[in-house]
Amino acid sequence: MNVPNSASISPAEGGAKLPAHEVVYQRLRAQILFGELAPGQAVTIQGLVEALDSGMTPVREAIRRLISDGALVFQGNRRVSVPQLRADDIDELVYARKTIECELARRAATRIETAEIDVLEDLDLALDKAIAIGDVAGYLALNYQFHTRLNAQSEAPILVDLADRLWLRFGPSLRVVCGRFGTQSFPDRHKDILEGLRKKDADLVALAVERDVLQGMEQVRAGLTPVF
Amino acid sequence: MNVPNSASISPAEGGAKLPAHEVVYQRLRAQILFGELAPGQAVTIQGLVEALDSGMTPVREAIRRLISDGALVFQGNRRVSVPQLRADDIDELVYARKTIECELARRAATRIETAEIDVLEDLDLALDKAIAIGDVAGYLALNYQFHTRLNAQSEAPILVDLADRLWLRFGPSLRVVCGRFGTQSFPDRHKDILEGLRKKDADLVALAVERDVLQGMEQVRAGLTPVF
DNA sequence: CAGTCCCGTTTTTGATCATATTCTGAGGAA
DNA sequence: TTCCTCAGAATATGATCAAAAACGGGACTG
Repeated sequence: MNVPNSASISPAEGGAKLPAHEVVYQRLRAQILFGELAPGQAVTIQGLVEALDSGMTPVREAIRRLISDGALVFQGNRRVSVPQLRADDIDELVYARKTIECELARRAATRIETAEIDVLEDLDLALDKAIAIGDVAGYLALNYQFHTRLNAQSEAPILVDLADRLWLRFGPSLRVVCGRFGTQSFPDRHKDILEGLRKKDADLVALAVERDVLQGMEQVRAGLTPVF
Repeated sequence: MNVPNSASISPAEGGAKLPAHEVVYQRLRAQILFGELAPGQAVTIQGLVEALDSGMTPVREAIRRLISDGALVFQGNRRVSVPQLRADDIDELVYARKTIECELARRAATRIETAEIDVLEDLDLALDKAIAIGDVAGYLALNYQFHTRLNAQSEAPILVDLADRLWLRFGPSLRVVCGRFGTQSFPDRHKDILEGLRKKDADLVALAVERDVLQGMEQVRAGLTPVF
């Protein structure tokens, strides 16, 4: 989603070159994506200024971007908070993720190099380990990395952007679900994805991704609490 | 796309209540959408500050939002410009628009009220008139309104958001194409859409929308100039 | 001698901050 | 309960600092 420097992946970057508003955006984005901010939680500018030890302008800009991303919601009265998914939203997310991520997977399957598949396999092994030891934060981060990396192989920047945006919508809720049920309840479809990639079978990959998406979304749906 | 008050549609709003950054965002967005800013054109903060007679902060925030929307691109060296579509982008847009807007149309078909169909029909008549007199700006605005209004009936905010974002991507190029070929080269599929809506035939509506999308995108593709 | 390229200065533009202003929502008084 | 006041947060401004691009003079090459 227009993330010029993915500093989160390659920390050995040139230096403190990237502007403050970019840094703030990245950090806030990660916090939302990996559930450090709970759905419904209020987000204040001044709170972030103190928490991130940054100026006001960068924080403002980061918040605007995240609102546009759908990662935060503007509540009308100058208030901003982390969005709470509703049941209807899940239906939309299921449809959108299925159509977009499956297409991405299809494209990736025809383009991906063997070395990159190995990287994905490593990620998946690390992911298994995170599940085994109940490391929720690690699980979320690795799962996201796995899909992001897979999507990146598609060479379809517009669709990748859409997929990223969708992920931001359910990221916070995913954390809640994992915290409640634990990570072990997610069967791992990634193995099927990797197998399909190695066989260069786009249909197989797309099918595996579809199942992965459906499983994830159904978990979120099941974990949705009525507002109470 | 998180547009609380669509001041562009109802100008007789309560007053100057909405914040400056929102106003700037709306105006810039419209300029991009309806081709007042050409693809490739550079956008400077200070230029907008003068042009819109606004402060720097609102302009900054509006630009951030539009970058996140994909309506502007950050060129790495602090420079911002209107994006230029490439041939590969069209393929992605075709796929994404087809899957998303057809689904929206399907949902709209089951929910729309007769009165709203009449409104759409009026819009379409005005659109015909704009085509007849070669009013490109009017054509673009009405065409956008028609689709936006149709999509809104779907009651699927997340998908609507995605569709809006896609529209922002090809808006500028559409203007270029219209300017070059004129508006008369676009056959009008809206009549089929309206017919399907009246019959409450979701499949028919979806099919008509798909054709409309395809036609529009192929026009854009045909009008794409290699960078030269 | 003309054209081209390089490297310094100049100027434009973006990033950030401190501060003034406006607005919202809560709590107390009638 | 309703209205008024007020604290606190968000919005918006302009100044200041830093960086990148544009410009132009000079040297080098054909």
